[in-house]
Amino acid sequence: MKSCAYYTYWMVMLQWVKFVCDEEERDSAFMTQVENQLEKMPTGEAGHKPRLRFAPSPTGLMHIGGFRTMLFSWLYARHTGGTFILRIEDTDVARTVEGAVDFLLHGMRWMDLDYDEGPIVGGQYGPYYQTQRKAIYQQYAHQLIESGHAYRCYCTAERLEQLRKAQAAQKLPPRYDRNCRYLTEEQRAANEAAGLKYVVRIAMPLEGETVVHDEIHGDITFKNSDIDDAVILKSDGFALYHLASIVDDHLMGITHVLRGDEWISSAPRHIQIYKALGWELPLFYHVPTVLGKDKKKLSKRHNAPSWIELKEKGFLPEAVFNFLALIGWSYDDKTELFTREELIRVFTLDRIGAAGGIYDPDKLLWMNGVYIRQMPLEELIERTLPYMERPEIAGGLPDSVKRPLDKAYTSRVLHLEHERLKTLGEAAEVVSFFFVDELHYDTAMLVQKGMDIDRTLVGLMRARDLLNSLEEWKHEVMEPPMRELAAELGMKPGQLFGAIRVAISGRTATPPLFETMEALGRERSMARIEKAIERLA
RNA sequence: GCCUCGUUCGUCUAGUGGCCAAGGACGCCGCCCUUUCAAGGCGGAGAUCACGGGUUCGACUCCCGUACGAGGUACCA
Repeated sequence: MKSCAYYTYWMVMLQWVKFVCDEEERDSAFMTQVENQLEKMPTGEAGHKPRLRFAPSPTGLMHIGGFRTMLFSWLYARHTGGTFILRIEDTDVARTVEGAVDFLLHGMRWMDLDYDEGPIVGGQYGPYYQTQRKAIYQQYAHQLIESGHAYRCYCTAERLEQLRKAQAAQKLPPRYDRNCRYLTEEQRAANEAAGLKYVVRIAMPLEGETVVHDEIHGDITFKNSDIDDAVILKSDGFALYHLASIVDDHLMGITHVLRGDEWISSAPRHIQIYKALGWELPLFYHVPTVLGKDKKKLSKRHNAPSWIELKEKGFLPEAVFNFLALIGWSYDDKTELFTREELIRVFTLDRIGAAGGIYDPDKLLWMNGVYIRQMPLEELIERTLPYMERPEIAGGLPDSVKRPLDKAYTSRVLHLEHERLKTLGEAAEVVSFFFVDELHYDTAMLVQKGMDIDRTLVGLMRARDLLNSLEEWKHEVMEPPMRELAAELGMKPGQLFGAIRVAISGRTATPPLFETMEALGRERSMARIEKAIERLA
């Protein structure tokens, strides 16, 4: 039910996305915080370019935590000139959400993260959907059975369930009791003859230790007796992550496995499978998870936006890109604004930390503002227009405002708002008074601090007359005489200007008054002042 | 419960034995600028480096415990 609601939600968003954004190039060369000297290309082992993969499962909408982890792999692949592979781990058919891959692909496109091998583009090591590699996993599962590293388990779900209950009652760790590992040949044959369904389980060594060499955490040692015989092939013939990912990583020549640190606990199992198959281990990097404000793992239910929500709010992909790179990774003690090129140049795996980081929306907001301010005005307009033109209900200007917007006019408006914007999405709300015909505000707002109705009325009328007498409608022409007027009337500039501000905008906060009036236009400004006078009279 | 990981300002983090009576950034507060709101400038509060033991001439940095947090403990990934 929930997933259904989600599905509907983002299908709608998806349409909007296509409408709003044709991904254009944006590699403006601004913000160069990184000095050029520190760069040497990676010391790649001769000839062996790194191959990294991101392997999401399409069981839902990936949130930005997933993107962060993908970003690390992508960045490193690009840094080294290696290969970045996208592999879809869709072995859990029941949980697969239709459209999830599309959603992911769109998100990657939005963030400008490309991949060298994967869905659609293919590659030499395909297919890149695990459901299409079913036979491969089965082959290796059988190989493992043959070599005695795995076995068929005929236990029913009911038996397993009872087992777990019994163990719980005795306060024992829930663990498969390896019943089928010790079946006699006769029993096995009987089960086969009876046509019993079976799963394949890995036969973990009963004693000894497995040490996981992790490039971030160092060596992590597990007692083999603590690890149970996990299922690696389901009764429906599909592999589980434990088998599929290892087979694929090996067959696809993955050199660096970056994955969330929630995988640490199953790493020993994976290592045993590598060993059993006689394969060389890749380098493991268990990267810290991105946590929510409550320090819990990020989930979409919960405090974790997906890329589409960020996009919808008007966050810039390049800002999100920059921001995400800084969760769990840092360059040094002060640099944090990076262009994507700089990030690629500077990103190394050894600077990934071990502790989980919390996603801080406030800092993202700030960084987005920085990127907006750095952006040339023309670009700001191009990119903001779609947000303003979207339907009112989606956050655009009131529907009464005719689309498409006049570009020249919008440009003048946005120029004033440029350094005030934190997101593209808030533009509509903030500038709507420039576009609507009718202003709605409480008349009392006209009366400034220390003023009364009569004085406000006088101020407004005198301002009207003065403004009307001006030859040119330019802010530098308006300001000096208006200041004089305020002085003459014994008002503070803010008292006079404040009243006019409300009169022309219906707001208490706008860009500088006279520039605002200039952009608004003479007709419109004067009509609004007139209207305010009527209201007070 | 068991296994594992993690722990530097509220948050992101710098720090790999002396350069740290811990630096930067967001946020917060104040001042300046100022017609409002921003932006910008300046300044401030904010971390006994989770705690306790070691090791060492010297520990935020190494070791061991403890606490707390997180992850795992599925025919999920």
